[in-house]
Amino acid sequence: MPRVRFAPSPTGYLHVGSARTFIFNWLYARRHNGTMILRIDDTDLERNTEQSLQSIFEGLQWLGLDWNEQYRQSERLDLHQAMAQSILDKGLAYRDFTPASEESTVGWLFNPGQREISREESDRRAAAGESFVLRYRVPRDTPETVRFTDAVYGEQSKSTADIEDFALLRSSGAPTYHLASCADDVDLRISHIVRGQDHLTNTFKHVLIFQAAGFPAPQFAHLPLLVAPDGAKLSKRKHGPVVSVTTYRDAGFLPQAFINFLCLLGWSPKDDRERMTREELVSAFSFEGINRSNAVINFTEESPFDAKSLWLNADHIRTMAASDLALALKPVVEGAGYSSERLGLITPLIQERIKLLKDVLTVGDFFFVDELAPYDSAELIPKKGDAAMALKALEAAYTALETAEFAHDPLEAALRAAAETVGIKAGQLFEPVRVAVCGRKTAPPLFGTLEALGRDVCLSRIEGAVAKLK
RNA sequence: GGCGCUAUCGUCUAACGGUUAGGACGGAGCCCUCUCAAGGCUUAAAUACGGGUUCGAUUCCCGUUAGCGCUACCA
Repeated sequence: MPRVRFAPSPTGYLHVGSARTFIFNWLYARRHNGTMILRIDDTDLERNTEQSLQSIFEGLQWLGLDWNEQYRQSERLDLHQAMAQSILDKGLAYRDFTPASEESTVGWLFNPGQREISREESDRRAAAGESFVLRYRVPRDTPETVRFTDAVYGEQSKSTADIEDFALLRSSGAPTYHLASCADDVDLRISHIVRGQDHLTNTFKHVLIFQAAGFPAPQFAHLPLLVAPDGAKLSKRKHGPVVSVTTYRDAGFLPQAFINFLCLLGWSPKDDRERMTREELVSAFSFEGINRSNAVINFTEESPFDAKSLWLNADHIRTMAASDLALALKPVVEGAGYSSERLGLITPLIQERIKLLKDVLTVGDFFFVDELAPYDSAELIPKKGDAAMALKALEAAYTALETAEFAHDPLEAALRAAAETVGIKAGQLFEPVRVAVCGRKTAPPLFGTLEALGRDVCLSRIEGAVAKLK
């Protein structure tokens, strides 16, 4: 049974790239009946914030992603210390007493003179309270090749001649990311490390740590990065709120559509499927489907969301049950201060016309407002018609609607009949009526709209239109 | 700079030596139609470059170029 982990450091909001990493881990765990672990990598005390942690939980909760076990690295410092100690005892690490201000600028691999300090002297100086950084003693005399196999990137190797004596413990005694991460991966019996490709080269250091500690390394699967259209990795400072998961939630993405979109970035089911349910994703997921080049998430200043994410969201919206959609729309409508009472009638009318949940407020505003936004009376004039025709159409429609049964088919019959009696084309009658009740030319299908609006609203809006024309 | 990784339409991707290089989004056009959508059909659009290997390279190897990542007592 695989055991995988998502290990965010709480130093910002939940990033879309992090969300994707979580999802891939989660899919793998689900696919193989494994265990999903959330581990908060908070060893950098200075940069962690509680707010960030909340934002991570908030994002994951919105996405409906769960986990089986949860840990916090800052509560496991003893474990990290123990691993550091064991590596030191094996002679595979050494204390570096170089003050931070005097770090060597010439040799980047290690600070001169420190590797040679005897264990006795090192112990004595440490006991005397001299501060030090514990560094991994990377083999120097005869370079070795560090190897591992990545499930995505294949065989990887790097010479120890190109790996610096990296830190395991800071002068504060706190473990570095590399040490804490490996110690916890061992202790939590992580079987597969699935993380961003930015860790690919770090992995050589991790392999060294696992070796030194005497444990087999987990399997690795690195994920291609998500980058901005300019090729740079997504950053809030540079690219704005599009990098935060909550932005997508607030804009009206459906969690399952957003997950679907993220999965298609850097992974493919290898067939032509695009729209997939969570279950389909779980059963199709494999490391073989992950590709190796960075994926651009496309957005611009004007349209902040990738066109494909919008299309996928719209597709999920129009294929879900109208009742479920109404439920999803309810908080959006109520949040804008409107009544959600007639949503049952309205939802089917806008279902295939909105891309984002919040579009209900623009596409369907006229369903909710008491007073229509002002519009130009010229809008009321039908194609190949004039004001007189518009007036005639509206008056005929008014009369018809006074008595018609307010349901789709009867409404259509009544209006078509009305058009015929006054001798204008049905389409030419529908146009002014649509503008009169919706306040604009493009709107959902007319008869359903009239039905959802109800007789009183329709009649008074037509009355208002007639007044505008006179 | 050193090391590592990557390179197919604008974007996301398929093609694990032999295809007219496929699909999707977006674009263009047509159809359907009470407007808008949705849907259907059609269309433009790609193997970074140069060498090999091979009967045959998008696919394997080398180089160039470009991009990204790592190079912290951040993760």
